[in-house]
Amino acid sequence: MPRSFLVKKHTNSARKPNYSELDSPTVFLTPHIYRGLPPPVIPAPDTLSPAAYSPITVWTTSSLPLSPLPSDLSPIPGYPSSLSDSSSKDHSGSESPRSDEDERVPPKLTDPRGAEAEKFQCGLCSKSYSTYSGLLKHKQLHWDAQTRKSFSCKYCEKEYVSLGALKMHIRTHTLPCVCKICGKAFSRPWLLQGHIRTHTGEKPFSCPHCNRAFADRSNLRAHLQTHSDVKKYQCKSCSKTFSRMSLLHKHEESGCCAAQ
DNA sequence: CTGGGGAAGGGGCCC
DNA sequence: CGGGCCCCTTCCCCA
Repeated sequence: MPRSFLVKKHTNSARKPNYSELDSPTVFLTPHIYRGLPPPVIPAPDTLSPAAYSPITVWTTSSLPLSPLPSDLSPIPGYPSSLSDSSSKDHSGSESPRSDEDERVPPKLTDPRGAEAEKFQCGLCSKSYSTYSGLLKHKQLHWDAQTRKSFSCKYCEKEYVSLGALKMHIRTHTLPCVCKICGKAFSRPWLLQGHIRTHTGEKPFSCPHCNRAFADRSNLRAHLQTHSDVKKYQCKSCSKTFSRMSLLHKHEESGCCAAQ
């Protein structure tokens, strides 16, 4: 259940996807690496214009604000890489035992084992350095690397690079947001909000094409695909297109044509 | 069986 | 740092 693919949108512009680049009504093949993010093909980006989108505020609970849909909407051409914590990219190559440091190395920092040793080797990765200070610097990198990912969840095996991310994750275990109506618990307030709509029946997101309303923005987005002539998700093998990735997956798993 | 809707989970980004 | 929101994804169920 790897929601491993949480993409980022690039954006400086008010977090809105750049649809202007999506004018070509072409269907793209969806390489595996793009799994969840097939190239953008949604036509008429204006389908979700605020005007077409009618908030039917019916909150029974205090006030559960719902921001209007963005005026443009489309698949995001952003891809992974985000998962790999931007960790050490510079560490490996940092072994430049430059000698300009040699002279600054105090005698007692030179090889602890004796003067005959010409190299200083890291016990962790076996990299060698000509100076002890170089080795120390290198070892610091190991420390950095270790401490950087030291935020681990006590409920599961997950680790995070920041405390904030960890706390967010921990909520998925503690589920602090409880529905007063049915008692169901959620990790985040907005998840609870969405859930409450299932009780209130509120559907603030309406389709500009058929006026069908949805309680969830993402569901509207998926629904819009059904109006589209060009489906976003295409089978690599038979080129058949689907409105949802899950349908494509089903298709592929069911054997499709050849490959797979 | 397929397509679509409903509901929910979760990481990332912005404020 | 935390809250709010964004977006994507997945699972389940039904027509």
